[in-house]
Amino acid sequence: MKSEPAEFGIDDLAASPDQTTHWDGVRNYQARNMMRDRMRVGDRVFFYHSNAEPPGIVGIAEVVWEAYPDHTAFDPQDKHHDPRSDPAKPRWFMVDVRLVRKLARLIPLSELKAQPALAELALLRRGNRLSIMPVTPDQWAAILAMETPPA
DNA sequence: GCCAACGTTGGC
DNA sequence: GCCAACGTTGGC
Repeated sequence: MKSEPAEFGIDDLAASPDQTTHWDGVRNYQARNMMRDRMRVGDRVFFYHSNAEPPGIVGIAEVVWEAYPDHTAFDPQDKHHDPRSDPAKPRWFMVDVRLVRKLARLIPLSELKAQPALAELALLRRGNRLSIMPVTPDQWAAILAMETPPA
């Protein structure tokens, strides 16, 4: 899951009550479907800092509540207001995620790109702009192995 | 700040 | 259903 640290970074998650947040504001159908159809309680996710210097993976979080309507879509005052989302038939959903831990270091995008085991990582697909993407178990392990940099 | 990539919108 | 225009994302 990507987030801009200037908006909501890993330290904001760490400072949240119960170190938990609603992943609100997703207004992309593929990302929505990922949350609604694929994410289940107990699933783990990498927390990625986009639009950051450097961009990269900074932590691990866990799904603690499955998809439910994103109420920010109903709020005319909200930045992500979407009048097409009807409370009786919500268009947008969110999940709750809780911090598991910050990584020992930020794993930069540049290193992810250089890792052969991650050649198929959705995050690295050309022109990718999705804010939520799947990670396979093998990819997960390969990324975690990068947490400790080579001596 | 630039700009490639790509999703969405809306006229037809 | 097509597709041009437009807006957004996000690395650089």
